[in-house]
Amino acid sequence: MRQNAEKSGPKKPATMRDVARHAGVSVATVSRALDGSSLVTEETALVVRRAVAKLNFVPNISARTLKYGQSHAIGVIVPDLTNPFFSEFLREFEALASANGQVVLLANAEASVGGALTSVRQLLMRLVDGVVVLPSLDELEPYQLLTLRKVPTVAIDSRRTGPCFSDVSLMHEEGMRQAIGYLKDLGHRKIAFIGGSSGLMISKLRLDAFQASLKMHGITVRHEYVRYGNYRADGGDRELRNLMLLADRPTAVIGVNDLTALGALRAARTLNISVPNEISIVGFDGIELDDLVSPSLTTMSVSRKLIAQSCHGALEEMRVGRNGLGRQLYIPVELIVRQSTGRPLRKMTKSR
Amino acid sequence: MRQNAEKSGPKKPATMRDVARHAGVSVATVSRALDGSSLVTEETALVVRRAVAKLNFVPNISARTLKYGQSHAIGVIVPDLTNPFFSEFLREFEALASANGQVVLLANAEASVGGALTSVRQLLMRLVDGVVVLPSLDELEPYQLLTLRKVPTVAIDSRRTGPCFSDVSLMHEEGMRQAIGYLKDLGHRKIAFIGGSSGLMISKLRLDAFQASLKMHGITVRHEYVRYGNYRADGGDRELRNLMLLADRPTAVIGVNDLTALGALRAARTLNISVPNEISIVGFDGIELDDLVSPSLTTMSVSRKLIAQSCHGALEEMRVGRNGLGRQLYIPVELIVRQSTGRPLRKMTKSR
DNA sequence: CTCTAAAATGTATCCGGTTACATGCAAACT
DNA sequence: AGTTTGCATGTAACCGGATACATTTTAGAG
Repeated sequence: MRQNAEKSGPKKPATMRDVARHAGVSVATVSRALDGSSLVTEETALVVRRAVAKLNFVPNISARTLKYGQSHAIGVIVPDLTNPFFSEFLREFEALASANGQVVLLANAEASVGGALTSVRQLLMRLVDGVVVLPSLDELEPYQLLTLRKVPTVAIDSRRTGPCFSDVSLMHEEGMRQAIGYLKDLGHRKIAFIGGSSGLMISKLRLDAFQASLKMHGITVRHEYVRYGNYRADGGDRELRNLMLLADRPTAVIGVNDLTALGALRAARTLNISVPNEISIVGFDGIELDDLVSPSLTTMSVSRKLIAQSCHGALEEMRVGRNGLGRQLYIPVELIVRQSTGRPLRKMTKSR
Repeated sequence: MRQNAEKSGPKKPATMRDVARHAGVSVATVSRALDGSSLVTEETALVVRRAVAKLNFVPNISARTLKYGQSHAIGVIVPDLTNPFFSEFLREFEALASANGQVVLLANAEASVGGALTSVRQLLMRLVDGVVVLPSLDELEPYQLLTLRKVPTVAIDSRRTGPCFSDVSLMHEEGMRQAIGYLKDLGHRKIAFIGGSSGLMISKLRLDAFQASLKMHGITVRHEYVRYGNYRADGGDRELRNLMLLADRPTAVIGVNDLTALGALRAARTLNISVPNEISIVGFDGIELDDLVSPSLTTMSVSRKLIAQSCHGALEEMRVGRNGLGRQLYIPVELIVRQSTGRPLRKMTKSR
């Protein structure tokens, strides 16, 4: 009793029946005592709780999941954890989930072949209560599988809703209008855009918003000012260099996300092109890094916390009231002006 | 048959028995057919696979977990996802896990009271195959619980091993020796250190290494040159300002991690203190950002991939061969010299 | 054509927590 | 005393996949 409360090695975790035996009651009583809620003598409950403590009993969630068909786990499909936008989102979302007694199952979408589909299948096997799809996938199959199973799903920027499928979209159009209006007011007319890989939804949405906003402000859209990066800094770096090779250089450039813009910023620095005098740079996301670089990055910021809350809320709503259709939510975008933008230098340029 | 292969809404996912019925065989046959391995006619297997496809059957992992007591899930306890060091690690680790058919269960350690303990309990309930503890927790209780359950665990920089408990440590001492040797060669004698919150293991280890290395190089340790931040940029920013208030300023400062150093870099920029002329700054981690700022950050870099591989390897080793003791692994640290370090300005200073 | 061995398939049970239903037992009322 | 009410507890079945063991089918040998 002194040195080894349990005999030898507790290889197998204690089960409820072990607790029941130890407490001299039945499993049902143990279960009820642990629920706290129901009808068990305080006395009995105490005995049970003591047995639980002594045996270090931890309930086996699989058994519960098996019975109820839900695991209190939420799958999150992330394209690239390295992107601060996603990791910042994940932190917020995880906090919400764990406050709700749910755990987060991480699934990567970058795995080679059929990555997303495999991830989705993994999540389905584990009977997740819901799924968050962070990049909007272009493939439809993973979505269909989720819908078929009626697993509450929320996607970011998919601009699509359906049964058990909600969407949380950023107001790109609004943000882009602000940003371009701001640049125009500063005197910019030659504004370029560095997107992500051309196919992806998010890049397309932001590019569309970019072009629409230019038109709205009466600025001509020039195809040579539209480039495609990769959502990472090196893509932004590369494409800014390409833009600088043009005879008629843009005076401002907008990145599809902050990493792209930060890459562009670095390229400008390396090329000894002054920011914002020779070129203004604007990002999109509002990651914490923006304020760590010099000049700090002007960006269209969107609250990660709000996105996370919206996603979690939408999932819960679909989960509890299994009433078919999902929701379409919009998240505001706010232009944050920092040091990477300013008036363009008035120097001789071909008037086009 | 045309418009609705399954009648009405497939509320409940198809089970193996559904597949068996549909294929006109028994559950055992279905199970074997899906294993592929065993003794089933190719013909039968085909019928089964067709039924699986038609019913969109996905096995229920909980049932398997219940039977075997292992879930093919690995818990990762992270202190702050926002720190690129952790998110970069997580990306690498997730890739390894998913290549091994495991999923990653995210657990945060920042949750208010008893955060880590609650997280650990959650993971135990889910019968994780292993746990990675990223920050070395100072509390012992969570560890004890894991050890009691014989869940393979690997911690970073805990410098402690035991039954079912491995450690992966960075070679701080080695890195610090390199860094300080390098700074000394440049002519620095007044070197400061900005740690994290004073109590935490990782800060303590690096501070100890810092002080030991200074001594080794015959440089006196000055207590006013040791400050405590918070592992984030704002802490580094704040503490660099404090250091600059000293009458006898240091000429170089080493951050406990890169975020701290980047914060210090920003503070120097804001204060119009030239880096590296007036102050050299060195970080620790080697995050991708280091190259995005200007001047780019000199740092003691450690391969996230190698850490992830070591962690995963150690877990697997403990899992398959349940042979008691864990391992102690060391990860090399490499000094990467960039623009934030250089010779100190030779100007009049109080000779102390 | 029969018998036997091997191959293919079926049946039933286990894993552990929950809960409908059954049982027990005491106080309260007729 | 007998009976009802109601609370406390026990018993057993269920969830779904795996598998030891039982049973059937098939093939090959005599």
